[in-house]
Amino acid sequence: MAKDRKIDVVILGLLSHEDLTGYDIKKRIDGAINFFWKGSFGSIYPALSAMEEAGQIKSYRADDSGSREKILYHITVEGITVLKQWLNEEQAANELKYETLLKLYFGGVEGTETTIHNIEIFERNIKSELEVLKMYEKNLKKEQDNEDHKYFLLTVMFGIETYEAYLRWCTKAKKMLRN
Amino acid sequence: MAKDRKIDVVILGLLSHEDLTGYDIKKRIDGAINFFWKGSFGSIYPALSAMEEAGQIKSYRADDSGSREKILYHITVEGITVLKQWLNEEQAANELKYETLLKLYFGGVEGTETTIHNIEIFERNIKSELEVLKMYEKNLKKEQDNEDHKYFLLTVMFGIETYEAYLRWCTKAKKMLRN
DNA sequence: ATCAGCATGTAAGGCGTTACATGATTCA
DNA sequence: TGAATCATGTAACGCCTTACATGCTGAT
Repeated sequence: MAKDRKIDVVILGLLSHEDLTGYDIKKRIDGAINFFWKGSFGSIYPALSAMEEAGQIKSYRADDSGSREKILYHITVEGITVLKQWLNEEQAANELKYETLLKLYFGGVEGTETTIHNIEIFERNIKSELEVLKMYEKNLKKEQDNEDHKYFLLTVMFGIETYEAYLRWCTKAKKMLRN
Repeated sequence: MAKDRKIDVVILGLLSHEDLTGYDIKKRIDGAINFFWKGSFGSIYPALSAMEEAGQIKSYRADDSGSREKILYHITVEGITVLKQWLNEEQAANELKYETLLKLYFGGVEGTETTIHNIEIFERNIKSELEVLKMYEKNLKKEQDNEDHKYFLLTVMFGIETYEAYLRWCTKAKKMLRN
């Protein structure tokens, strides 16, 4: 795997469950993965080429001849090895990059009003994202028999726990700023 | 400000409190800001040059002639305007990029053992970072009379609330995986 | 007929990291 | 004397986003 191109393992992970097109992969990433990882077409398609070159995945045309051109990818044994290697690496880059916190940190420049306003924008966004996560949670809990769904559910639960903490903090912070 | 170079506002924010060298700025970023924003010398020094060119900051030599070369930066009126503009922008890019969650999402490939191990690595790291934040909190609470410290304290409180939520989730997740 | 969504890609350019390069000072 | 820290920068390189380019299909 290219040293720092983490999109590779996202792709390998998704392909370990089922064969997908680049377009499908993008849709998957925009779904339940979206809150902790992103990916654009401009990163996915070049990665697919490079990974096929490296023998980790294998492309084939969809054989339902009626439809338009569609390139499906299948993970190879080599690809599974790379995926497993990554899963067993000790270090994991966890990165929080919150512009809202940056604005808060420098809130003294503009004062209470602006800062509270910024917190409220954040609060609104988190509330709406939380609803999406709760919907995912509901759907996943229905199918707990599926082994993989257990893992998906855990990430969703992480998001819910975190976002609820954010909202508690919003309330506290606004109170503190208003004295 | 360069369209997406957010390091600019970090620098402007820091310089709005006091004049600093590039080296000082790096140290500040590595401190309490570190958990929600990062910055390297390779991004700071070029940004300082560009921002001086743009008239947002002004450099001068430290006049204690005995010491080595040291370039201090001072924020200009123009710089303060840019900073305030940014503080009043409605959108803020908040991004979570957690490789641990990615590993969790694809945990089914390796199974329970590996997944729990990865959660435990995460848990350890969060615990030690939480301690650092609690130390910051303690120090900041001592000086609540300082207006700016109130804002710093709020970001630290955000971190503590969040990290404690992470730890609760870790316990829950491990329990769920062990059935 | 038209628009949203399906589907694949390329190109330009920005941002940022890591590593390198250099040298002074301070403290043990 | 040697190591850590102070201090400033450059160079190479990689990753990723945004925008562009193209065209089909299905639904209203």
